[in-house]
Amino acid sequence: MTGEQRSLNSELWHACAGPLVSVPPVGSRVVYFPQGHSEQVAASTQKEADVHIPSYPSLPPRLICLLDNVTLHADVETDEVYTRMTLIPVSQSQEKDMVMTPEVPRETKQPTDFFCKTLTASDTSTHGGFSIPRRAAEKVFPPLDYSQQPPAHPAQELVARDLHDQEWHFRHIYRGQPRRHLLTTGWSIFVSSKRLQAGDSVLFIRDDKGQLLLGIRRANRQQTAMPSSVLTSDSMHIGVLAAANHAAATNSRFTIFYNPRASPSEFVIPLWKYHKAIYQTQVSVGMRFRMVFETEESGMRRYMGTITGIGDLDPLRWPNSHWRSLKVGWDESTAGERQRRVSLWEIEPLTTPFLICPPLTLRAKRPRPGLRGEDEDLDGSLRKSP
Amino acid sequence: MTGEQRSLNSELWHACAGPLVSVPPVGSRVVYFPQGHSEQVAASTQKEADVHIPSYPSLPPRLICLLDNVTLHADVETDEVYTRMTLIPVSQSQEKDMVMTPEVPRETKQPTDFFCKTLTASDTSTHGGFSIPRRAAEKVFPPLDYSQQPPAHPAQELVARDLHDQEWHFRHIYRGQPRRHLLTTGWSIFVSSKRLQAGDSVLFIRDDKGQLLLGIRRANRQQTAMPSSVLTSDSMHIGVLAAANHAAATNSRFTIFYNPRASPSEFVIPLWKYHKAIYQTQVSVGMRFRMVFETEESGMRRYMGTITGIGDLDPLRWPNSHWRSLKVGWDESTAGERQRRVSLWEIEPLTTPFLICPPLTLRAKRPRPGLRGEDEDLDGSLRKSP
DNA sequence: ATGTAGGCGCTACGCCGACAA
DNA sequence: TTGTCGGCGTAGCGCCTACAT
Repeated sequence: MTGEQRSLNSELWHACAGPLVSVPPVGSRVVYFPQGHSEQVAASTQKEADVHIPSYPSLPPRLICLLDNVTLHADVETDEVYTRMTLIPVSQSQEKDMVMTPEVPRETKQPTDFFCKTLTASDTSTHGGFSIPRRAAEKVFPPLDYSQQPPAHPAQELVARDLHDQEWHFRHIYRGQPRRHLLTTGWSIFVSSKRLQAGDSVLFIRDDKGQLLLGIRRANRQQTAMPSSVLTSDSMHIGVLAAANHAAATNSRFTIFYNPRASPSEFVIPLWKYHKAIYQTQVSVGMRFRMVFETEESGMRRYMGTITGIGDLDPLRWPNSHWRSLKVGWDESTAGERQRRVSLWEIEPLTTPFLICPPLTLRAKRPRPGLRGEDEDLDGSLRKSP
Repeated sequence: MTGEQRSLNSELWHACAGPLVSVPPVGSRVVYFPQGHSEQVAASTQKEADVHIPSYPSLPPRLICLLDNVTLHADVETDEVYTRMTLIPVSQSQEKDMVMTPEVPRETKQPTDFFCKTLTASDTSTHGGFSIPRRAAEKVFPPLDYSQQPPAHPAQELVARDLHDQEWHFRHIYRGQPRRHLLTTGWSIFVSSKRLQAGDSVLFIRDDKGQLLLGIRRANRQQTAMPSSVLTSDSMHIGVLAAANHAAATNSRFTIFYNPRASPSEFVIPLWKYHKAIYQTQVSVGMRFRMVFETEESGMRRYMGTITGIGDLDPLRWPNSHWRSLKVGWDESTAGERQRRVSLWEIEPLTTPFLICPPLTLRAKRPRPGLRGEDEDLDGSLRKSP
């Protein structure tokens, strides 16, 4: 597995990364959490940082940095997306000035003309092709000529480029009873080349110039297992911390990889977002909040929860860190998958609950949606029933 | 790519690792070279250690250690062999005692009933099976019943286990005109599962209990590219050095991976071997020596060379290191592949040339074998003409 | 609207000697 | 002795519709 040199197509990269992943702009101020970086290593190696690794007392739990460079990448073997960021630590004196100059948040938007489908057993079997959801095909593929007389079928050849600029050719046909959109010839080569399995997702984009792009998103269960044959997980944890420590001590730049789909949480946070969360939010035990998660079809959904505790995640190694300092409980019973600890900047506190939740007198009609944590669709890409 | 937990079959592991790879025994004293470890990282990431990485002035260029534990492993994805070694640095006071107590060298032997064949284009194509060299089949496979009357062919089913204890089934048949040994059914599944290409090697062993084992050895050109998506190469170099530095400073154990086929040289050397080379060998510019290399068919061959210089490889970072301190030239013009720098313990100095080289009067019969650097077969596994 | 299965043509996989190096 | 090829039989890939959900 190897990465690439240059930065890849941003639109496609963000589509593969998912709607929640935002990359801070070059030149902006960010907060780097070595603790979170270590968690990414732990997730990749499936081994927590050992107690044996040395401590770096001079390394603070967060470094305010200038984001000197960002490039977007994808693993050549797996197409896993990641970024390479070069950070320059900012000295304390400079740091104070910056509190006064918050930067303007910049939203990273998902492409509009795109769709994402989780592959079924039929899609990935050798028996046939790929069934395209109707609305998806109409939204991103060039229109077919439906005026053909039966038994002739409208069909065309599609060419799409992946993150590595590799071309993939597909035969797109509209047939079957009832009629449907299918990719036939070329599809199985794509599936076997990318080693896709049922549960993985494929996404198509039509960009500004009308060109088709396609990407993949592997199911979460396929853990991105690391080659343990080069470095022990301990050495990796040490490498991450020692590199940050050295950069902080010498005010020199250092480089990290951020792997949005492997890492439990972002550990390079825009400074404005951090400051806003720290200084403008009063949190307390018992407080209720919402937090955004990604849905299966690349959508966004908010879940409701309650703060059950506030305190350091690792008081010995990382005292006074804001990293995952909130213990939380989730309203829904299906919340077994969600983290039990989150950071301040990840949540939306319900400071104005009465503007969001209907008055209690409406209970009969809609049983307390806000408090019960009823889900709320945020974008609704490819909603089933409009 | 992930490794395994327990230590694998030693005989098969060593066959895959090659005849030159020896693993020091648990409990013995070894010398660890952080410089060499860094070279392994550089070979894996294809990036040298950057000038930006911090220096560790307190980390000596070599650490004398107790080899606390060794386990043998193979990458689950690629079957690449590697070892995991746990080392305990020995303090200086203890170190001096050990100079007086050299340990007995222990030879690691290659299995006797084994063969190794480099795959041809025909072996790996989808067109057919695997052609087994005659002597190889007779040496390691159960004998066939050759008494069958034509056109019937003697055949049997072979079952062999790989390093991961996975079973592979093959149909072994003796047919064709002229007659030959072939693996047919089951072979192509093996080739595609292991993603073997022409130039890669396959080896079979019959162990003590008569069970068949098989392993693979990929061609050198297929560089074991690392996933750069987790750690930058700089962080890896730092991690390796910082881990060793911390262990040396605290006299605590540390763990490394040694990857014999990816690493340019062994960087954990038996102490006796190191001492023997340092104290019992007088080297000087112009001195001639021999050095063992691996042949294509898992054999060993000596090449002749001359020492052209002596000095530190990296005088700034690693002064007074013995790592690759000898600059050498090779006799044969085909020596472009061989290292231009070697370490003392890798060579055999020609201190008694007249016991090895025939007298000059024999030139007419054998034209100066020693001085011309004529090759000398050391084991002769599967020699063409006996 | 779309997942799965039966039907079936046809490609290419894989088993066989015939050569030749 | 063994690498490659032309020859074939056949498994399974992959395109189609039918049917169910």
